[in-house]
Amino acid sequence: MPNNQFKKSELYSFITGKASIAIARRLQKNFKQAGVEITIEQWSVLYQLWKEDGMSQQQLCDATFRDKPSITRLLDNLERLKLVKRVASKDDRRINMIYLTPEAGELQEKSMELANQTLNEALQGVTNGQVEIAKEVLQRVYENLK
Amino acid sequence: MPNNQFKKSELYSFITGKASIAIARRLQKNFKQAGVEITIEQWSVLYQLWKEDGMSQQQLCDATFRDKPSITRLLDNLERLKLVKRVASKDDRRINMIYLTPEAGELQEKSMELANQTLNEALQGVTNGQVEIAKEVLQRVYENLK
DNA sequence: TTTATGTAGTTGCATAAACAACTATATGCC
DNA sequence: GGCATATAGTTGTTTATGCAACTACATAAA
Repeated sequence: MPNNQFKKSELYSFITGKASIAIARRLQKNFKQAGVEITIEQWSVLYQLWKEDGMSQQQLCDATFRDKPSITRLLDNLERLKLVKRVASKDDRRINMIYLTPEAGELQEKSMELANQTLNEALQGVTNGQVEIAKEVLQRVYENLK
Repeated sequence: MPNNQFKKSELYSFITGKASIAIARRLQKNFKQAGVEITIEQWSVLYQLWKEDGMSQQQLCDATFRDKPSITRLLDNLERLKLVKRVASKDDRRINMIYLTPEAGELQEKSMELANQTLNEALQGVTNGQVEIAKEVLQRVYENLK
């Protein structure tokens, strides 16, 4: 029997990622309550651009673990919200460089604070040591499957 | 500073649930390769009904951590695929009891095997002890936020 | 220079999720 | 019984995902 064979009763929660879904919903709710009017998917793109402005769409695909059509459409929506701008690269005309607008900058501090707060809500009663191991496991799972 | 304050660099992966997404995609891919022609969301409903046939839609909502419209539409699709049937309850006419069809039964063994296989792929190189702790953390997160 | 091949991004289509508003039925209280 | 309230399920609308097919541009080899 393989090392990590799951008992049936334990399988469902792991596969469906209930914890991640719960975190996502809570973050969205916290955004809404605080008047941050973006989706968490849009936020995940902004988050990458706050780390490094001017990424290409393909770089955003890799960074956010989304496919190209998903990024195309998230950027369509973010452009309509005037939070990012597509700028055609001069070096390589296939590439769009994505830049944050000043309006996006106004969202950074508040949304990052809400994200941290949400994680603290999520991790009430969990020790730092447990969190470290959980992160290692999830990272390993991601590496195994990506 | 709160006990589990996240460093920024660690925040993203946890919030976006990259590991869960990776598992979901791999399971869907494994289904497809094996000729199991359902979505993982549909599978998650069948999974609950294999544990207990004849649940109400509300019970399926609770069991799968989805809202009512999501279950309504998943069941619409599952009915079109002839995998489940809605049966109005005689006791309470608001309630639909959901029953598996024989066609659904044919999917059970194969799909459960693929789910277990997928988890084993995901957890390569992770010890049982680490998995136990990760499960505890994720369960706690779920309990904190649900 | 032409041709083949690869890469970046978009579009079409089907499925699913989140939220609000809605219908129908049940329950509890006067 | 009649009314208020709660519960079960559906529908509409917007956003996002997954996959395949497509266009445009770049690169490298003949």
